[in-house]
Amino acid sequence: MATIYEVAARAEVSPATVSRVLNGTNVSEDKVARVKQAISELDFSPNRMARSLRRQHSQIIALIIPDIENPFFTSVARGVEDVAQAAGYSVVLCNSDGELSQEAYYLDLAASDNMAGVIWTPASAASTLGRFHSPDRAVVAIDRRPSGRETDAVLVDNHRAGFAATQSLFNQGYSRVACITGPADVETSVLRSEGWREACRAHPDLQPREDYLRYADFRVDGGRAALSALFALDLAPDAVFVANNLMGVGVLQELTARGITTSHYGVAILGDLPYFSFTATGATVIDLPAREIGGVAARLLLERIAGLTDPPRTEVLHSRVLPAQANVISR
Amino acid sequence: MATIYEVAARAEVSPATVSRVLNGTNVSEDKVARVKQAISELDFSPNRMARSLRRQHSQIIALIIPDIENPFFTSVARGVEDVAQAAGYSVVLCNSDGELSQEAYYLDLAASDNMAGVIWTPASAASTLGRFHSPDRAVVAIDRRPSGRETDAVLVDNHRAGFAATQSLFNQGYSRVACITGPADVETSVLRSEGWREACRAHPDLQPREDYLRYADFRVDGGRAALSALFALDLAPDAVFVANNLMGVGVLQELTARGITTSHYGVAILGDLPYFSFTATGATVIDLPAREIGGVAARLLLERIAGLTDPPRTEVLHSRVLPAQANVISR
DNA sequence: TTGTATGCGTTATCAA
DNA sequence: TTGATAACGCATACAA
Repeated sequence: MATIYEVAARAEVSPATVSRVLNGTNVSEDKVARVKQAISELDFSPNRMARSLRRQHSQIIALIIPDIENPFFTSVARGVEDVAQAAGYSVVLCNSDGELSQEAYYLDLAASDNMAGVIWTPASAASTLGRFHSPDRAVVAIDRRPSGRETDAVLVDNHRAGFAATQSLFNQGYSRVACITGPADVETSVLRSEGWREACRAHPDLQPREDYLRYADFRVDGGRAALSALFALDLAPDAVFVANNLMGVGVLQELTARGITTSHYGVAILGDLPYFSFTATGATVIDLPAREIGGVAARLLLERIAGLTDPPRTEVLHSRVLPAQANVISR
Repeated sequence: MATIYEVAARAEVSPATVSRVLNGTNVSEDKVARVKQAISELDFSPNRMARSLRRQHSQIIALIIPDIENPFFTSVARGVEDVAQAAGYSVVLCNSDGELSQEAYYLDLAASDNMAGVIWTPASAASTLGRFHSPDRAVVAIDRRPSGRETDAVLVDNHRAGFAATQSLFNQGYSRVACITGPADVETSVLRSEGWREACRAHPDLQPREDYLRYADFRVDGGRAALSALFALDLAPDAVFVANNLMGVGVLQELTARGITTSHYGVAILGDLPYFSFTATGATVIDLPAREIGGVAARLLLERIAGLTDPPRTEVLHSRVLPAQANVISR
């Protein structure tokens, strides 16, 4: 790869002038032309390592998510990518697996790599930014908030979504509605189950039963096990609000295994799976604007990178209840 | 962030010695101890920009895929990530959207960023490595081969998979089996449809009808449209082999729209969707070992990065026919 | 074994 | 407007 020295030699100017052309500062027209000519002849493009070293920050954004195989997060990633790339930044996708150690590793990486900023879903409420913590580093939290430092955040209306999902089950005629939510130390879990609780309270002749509330792990098997436990109760629920998409899959699996259909058992799932639509599960789905979340997060981050010093901002995006799908495909 | 100079000062050694400790060369035990002490006290970690600039290559691997929202590729990514990270490399996920321009942009990025290597799924048979083309650059192709330069490749047994899928439809009693495959200029598409063709030939009283072969785009809508076109034929097929997962979704959608069930219309899909299993589509699915593909690709790449100069290698992994799923969930 | 000094390819400072 | 030159933080050739 050519360097600016070779370009300079060819254009018969100094390396400094080449750099100025590259960065768009005061250079006379004829020299600009000569330099551009030389650049294209040599097929030169600036070495990003050297540039980053000198500038003290790179054009890379780290996106730390807990599960790359969860479609919700890949859609978020897509949203981030679209916005970031348009601004000349590239995105490194980092999979924390929901573990604090992995998360710390990637935050470390972001720091020692002088990355431009970090967009992350903190693994738990105990997550901290570690060495990436610094006033002039750009950070945006997605879906959940970290403890410790105040940062920009992009959230969904978790409480309202939990409320709406539960209510839709009541509207469908179910009365004993249980709730399967995520880990108790994750803010998102708690808010969603609070929504469920409130919807139960709002129901005239019903009080929320605490043994109808189950904490699981936001994963398929956890959701399945939780439903199984609910069936073991004296008075089993006749419907369930599930607080994320993957646990929803587990619930549907368990129902299948028991030979129960969604026409007889109410299921409302918070969070879509792409390609869900064609399968006609009969579940009510509360759609989260994943891609939009990513886009907004990227926008906030870019503003911080550009030097914005306003106090931390929080954007709350809205979920949307999709009608329960008809069972069309299968017989 | 601390530098090796600060560490050196604190440990009362020279910067060079600190560097040697970092890179594991000859340093006396006591100095090693002092340096390590200083490193941990200062919470030092080496600046990767500087290191990469000096070493002339970074610890980053680019993974270029055509669709981040296709679960097949996220599983591949997961496999790559696991292996790469264990070796101290991080992975940048790049979305080419199947477009040559995007692909070229990312290859350029990889070059100007001195990335350690590239694992990619070429957008089409016309794809080239561009400026990343260089004898000492590590490259592994996944799923398809690029034109031009010979590189290591990790493929699946496309032809055999297409054959097996088609055959399973015959075994289920269908006789007029069509094929919906991907773009004609993508090697994978062609091989899969060849498998279909051969299976048809092998069938005693049947010749492959060329109007039963449709080229689409590996996307949901394309699959749907192709099936629609097949239905418009004089003698419409009674079963279809679909050459990738997303087009499979499209096919199932179209069937749904027409009120046709998979008990009356045979569907075999090459490529799984995670969480397909719980939905009971009635389709036969040919599972591709996505995660393993990623892992093997990463292993090959790491060997190249380490300096292996053997001629290009090709690893072929095997697909697996899963039994058609029963229709359990819905009524 | 250890230290000094140089360069990796940029950008920014300072003079001209 | 331009050019020479000094960093950025590290790894290594060479000297000691």
